[in-house]
Amino acid sequence: MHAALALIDTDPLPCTGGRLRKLTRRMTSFYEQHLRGIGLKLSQYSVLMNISREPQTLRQLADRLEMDRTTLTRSLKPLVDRGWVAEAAGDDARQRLLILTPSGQRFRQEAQATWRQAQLSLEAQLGREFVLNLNTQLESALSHLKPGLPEEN
Amino acid sequence: MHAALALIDTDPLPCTGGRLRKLTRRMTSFYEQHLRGIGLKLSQYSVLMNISREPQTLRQLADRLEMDRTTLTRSLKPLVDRGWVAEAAGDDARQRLLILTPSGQRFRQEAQATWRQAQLSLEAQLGREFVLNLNTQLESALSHLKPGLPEEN
DNA sequence: TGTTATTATGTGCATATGCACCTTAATATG
DNA sequence: CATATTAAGGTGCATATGCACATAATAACA
Repeated sequence: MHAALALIDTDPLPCTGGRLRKLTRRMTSFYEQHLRGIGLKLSQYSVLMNISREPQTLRQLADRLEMDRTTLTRSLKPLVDRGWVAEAAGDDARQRLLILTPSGQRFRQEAQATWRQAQLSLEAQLGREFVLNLNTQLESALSHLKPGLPEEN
Repeated sequence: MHAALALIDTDPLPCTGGRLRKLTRRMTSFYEQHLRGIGLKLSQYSVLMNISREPQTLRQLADRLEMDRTTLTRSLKPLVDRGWVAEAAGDDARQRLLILTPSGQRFRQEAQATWRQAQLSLEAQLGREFVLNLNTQLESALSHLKPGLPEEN
């Protein structure tokens, strides 16, 4: 029995946040090696896909992606600059609807095909079962760990 | 049978990277709500703990944390500015050894106690078994998904 | 030993992330 | 209707992340 390695059941477990962050860095890097060819970040891909499914306001998109609203504001900039995303007036004079331009639609298709390669490559490397389990575990964690909601943002 | 929901076994699974990133944002936020009182980021905490265990060079620390070397360079700045981390000469004239100052050592203790509260709070919220399983799954993914190593960094 | 490769680190640039604070428009309420 | 509150959005600031490129010191080797 290795006393130094024993985990007493009142001790905290090793840092979950740290492990998660490390895996996320590695995983993001994995996807972005595939996406690099078309000059897209993984976060930009998820933005593009979401707007493509349905034009929506910044707030709606931020809520869905569960990203900070202001992070999203600035993540959109390169997509707008490249002419893939545009803003249209919403019902409400406060809000601006995010939409894909025609070239944005075309690019989204290309991006999706590239993402698909990345995801399949991940499944080939880790095993489809493993990735399926991981996805399930992540979903489960997301459903149990509620957002902190420090008010507004 | 809902055809629209059926997952054909040649289709890619839903984006693992996206889920991971979302969970990481939420999890980081969770820890940082606890750490906010002492003005520390989760990434800074892991840096502090690692240097505390053993003085080491930037490169060694970057390898251990598996962070980009240049990210780490800049993550260290606020810790150095606050007088918690200092640089000492290494054997090699190229390298600089990162060490904790006495006040850094004291602060590390405080930070560790605060982190401990966060981790235990996480376990209370998700259930210890669940967190244990999640940790295991993350470790497993880390051991299977090798870093991309685009050469140097 | 002189040249070449490797190693440790830094800096510039671009994006990502989140907080505090500000403006404007819509809504609620007395 | 006037005012208070809420909602959508932006900007400034600080840190995080990673790539390309640059410098200095060490190691390897012909």
